[in-house]
Amino acid sequence: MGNKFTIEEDEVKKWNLRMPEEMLAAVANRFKLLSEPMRLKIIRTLCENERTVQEIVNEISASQANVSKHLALMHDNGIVNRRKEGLKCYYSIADNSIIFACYLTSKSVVENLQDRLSWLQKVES
Amino acid sequence: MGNKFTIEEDEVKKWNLRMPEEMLAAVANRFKLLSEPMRLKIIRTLCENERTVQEIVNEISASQANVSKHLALMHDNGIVNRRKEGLKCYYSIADNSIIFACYLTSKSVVENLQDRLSWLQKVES
DNA sequence: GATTTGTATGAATAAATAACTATATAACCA
DNA sequence: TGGTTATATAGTTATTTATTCATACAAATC
Repeated sequence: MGNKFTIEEDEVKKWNLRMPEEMLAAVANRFKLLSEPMRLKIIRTLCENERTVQEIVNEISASQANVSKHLALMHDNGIVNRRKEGLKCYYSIADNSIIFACYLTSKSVVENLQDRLSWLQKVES
Repeated sequence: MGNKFTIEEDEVKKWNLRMPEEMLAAVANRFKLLSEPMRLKIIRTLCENERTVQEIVNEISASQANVSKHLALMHDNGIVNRRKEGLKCYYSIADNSIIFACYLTSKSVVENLQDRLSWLQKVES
């Protein structure tokens, strides 16, 4: 961590478009990895620090097999790192931009929910 | 558009955690919406400007029914706006943070791919 | 070598959903 | 009214995948 991200409009517009088809699929795939609550839970624990599989299992109360599979998937796709030490296996976030994307999206979703809520309240009163 | 986004570490760490369960599901759901190449294609066209359904259909060469369903889904989830004008229906991006998230993620994915590629080239040579 | 501990993996099941075809709705026009 | 155009929606199918249970593997300890 330790960075500060600044996103400028110009850069965003450059993304904007004309990314080849395969790239789009890769981006979609990255989003898919972030689209499971269980995986977000895991990522959340890893944000704080690296963790062993068991530590994660304990923290989020899921089955070991399930956590292990999610971690394997995320590792295969380069969003977590793996470090073995004896029997234990430590996982960590591979890329800060993942956390930034989560933050950005969370914020947007929360704001969206708040808007809808206040709209509802207006309508009801 | 017109903004510049700066993400600071402190804020990110605040996200980091202790978001209630339902929120996590909402965030996951937002990511799920972004996890289909077809929807990213649609979003890409909308980045430039608002578009009618037909315009999108023509631009990305998909069926009208399919595009319409994706748009309906995105509208229901508040990531695109809808504006009716006679027969035509104009859609647009509802929230800039969506574009920022796409940009951030694309960049990260591309860099990841580049890393893997250069690693492969090193190994092969 | 045998056992224990931490992690990974295979098979099976259930649920979600993208895309298609066909049809419906709804606004405009003759 | 009837026809045309733009968009939406059912119903269906095929695919994907999260989860569970059981088991395998691998490293440490006895």
